[in-house]
Amino acid sequence: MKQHIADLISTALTSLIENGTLPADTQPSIMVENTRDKSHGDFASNIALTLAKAARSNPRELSQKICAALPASDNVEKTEIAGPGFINFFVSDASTGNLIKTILQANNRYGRNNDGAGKKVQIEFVSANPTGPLHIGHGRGAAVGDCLSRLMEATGWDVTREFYYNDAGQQINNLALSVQARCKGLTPEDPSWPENGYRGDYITDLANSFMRGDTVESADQSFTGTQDADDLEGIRHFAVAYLRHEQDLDLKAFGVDFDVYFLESSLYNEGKVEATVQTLINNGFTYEDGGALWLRTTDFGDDKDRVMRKTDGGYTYFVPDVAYHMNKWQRGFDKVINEQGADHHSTITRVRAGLQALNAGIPKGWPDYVLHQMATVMRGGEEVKISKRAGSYLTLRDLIEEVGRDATRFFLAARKSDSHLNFDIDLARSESADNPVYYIQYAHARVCSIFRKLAENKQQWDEATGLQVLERLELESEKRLTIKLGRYPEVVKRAADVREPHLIATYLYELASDFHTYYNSEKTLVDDTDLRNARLTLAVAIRHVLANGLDLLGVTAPDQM
RNA sequence: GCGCCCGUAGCUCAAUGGAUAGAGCACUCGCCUUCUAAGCGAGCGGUUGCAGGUUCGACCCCUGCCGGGCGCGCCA
Repeated sequence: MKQHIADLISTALTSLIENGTLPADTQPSIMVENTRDKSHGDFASNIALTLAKAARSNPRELSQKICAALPASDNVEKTEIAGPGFINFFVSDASTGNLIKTILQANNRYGRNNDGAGKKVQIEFVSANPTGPLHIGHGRGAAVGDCLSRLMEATGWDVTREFYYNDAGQQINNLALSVQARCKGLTPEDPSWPENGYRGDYITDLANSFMRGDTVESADQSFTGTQDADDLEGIRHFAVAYLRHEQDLDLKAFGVDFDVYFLESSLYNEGKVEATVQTLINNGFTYEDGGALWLRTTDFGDDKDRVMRKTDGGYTYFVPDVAYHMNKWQRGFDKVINEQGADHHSTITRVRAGLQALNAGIPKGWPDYVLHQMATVMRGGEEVKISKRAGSYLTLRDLIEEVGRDATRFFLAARKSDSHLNFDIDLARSESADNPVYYIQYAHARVCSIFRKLAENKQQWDEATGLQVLERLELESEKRLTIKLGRYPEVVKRAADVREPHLIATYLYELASDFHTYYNSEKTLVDDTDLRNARLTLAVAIRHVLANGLDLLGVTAPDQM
């Protein structure tokens, strides 16, 4: 509808250019907006405001000329000029019917588009290291990353969801030493407990499992405990597999799947880290200082140079990071998006600098990043502090069990990701009815309920019949609801374009609210057969949009509640 | 000190550069012999942190302050 109106305006402008009202070199960018106030019609354009100067006319006069030149359309009932020179469009009843027909025909594809044209996008998210179970921060990453993935799929992209994790390095040593200490019966109070050891209860569970000789399987590996407390290498492998398995359970409970699990260790094993270092040296961006090898990342906008190889000969984490992203580049994705916590934002400059220094033809701003800010968990009016080392822990699975998967996903994805998030666990749990996700799901269930009642009444509805009588939707509320449904595709497009999944949640809440209001004021199952069928058809369209939108959020659309 | 993010109603949050800044919670008051009251309606509540600037028009863009979070390691 928006596009249709823009086309009408475009035609009008062309004729105004021909008759000399507008200069021949006019380059209009036509914007059609949704109105907030229904007295402003259904859609509005500011075109006259932007062209008034070029036309040497005042905006209201120009608006009148544009309106006079607009071609006739079945979908537009009338136009009005308002305020400083807005052109307000009032859509016709016929356009309402046309839109509902479109939605029913598109069904679960309504709202999707093909902007991505089948191109490949890789989205990396969560990427938690296997040193403990997932917490709410990972949960936010999982919710945002997965919704973003769904949005990209809905807009025609071929999406690869990827999880990268560090299965080598110092913190894995700490993990292995902590488990080994537990295997030997030590406690954190013991003088010989490893420095920087992990104290959480899950370490004890892990140690017991290892000593029992359990076999653990995760999405990408499997390992059996050797029951030998002196086998540090075995403990290391077992611990990684065990915690990856735990994370798999967390993600499964959350309804998030990955296509690829990428191990940092594979970069070492396949010589990718060495090769990256060699290329950087060959390209002349490195130097030795104080026994370490440095990369001149300041050549690429970093505020200080970075150590690549430490005096002890080991590489800093950032080298495999660069090697990993080089690998992504070589895999030929059209677009790469990294979703990660804002506490790692400083890696962005570094990784991009390293990639530039490889002289591989990688664009400067590559790859894209979507950051999410911290999430604070509140319980009993106080912040729940999370610390792996201290052992105070609230896992993502705890949250899901307490609050429910749908509510947790919705809550974590429904807020703009670059704002801090307050997750009030008491509110989400004890007053779950206040949670917006139930409000939206209830709207969906209500539509289903109407159809159950229809069957009870031994009445029928079918799509073909319904589509014949849509002109019976004469109420203003029905027209406004339909226009809201018509906005859905543009919301999906925008959410994908600007990578803000929360826009879907906001839209769905508004739609649910409009529907609840309508439901309370107008009865659907009226005696008048045609009117009943028309309203049922509208209800089906609403159900489609609610279900499609909830699906993008990874939230279920229940038939009854 | 430097970098990134945030600052909107008592609280939690919305708002493609558009017209009178919106919801929920809380508080006050109404609506269930009628399709699920997990709902609806009405009221209360604002100098969008402050000051400039750009624009026909700014919560939104620019500059400078103030306040908060995060990051500034030869940890990841």
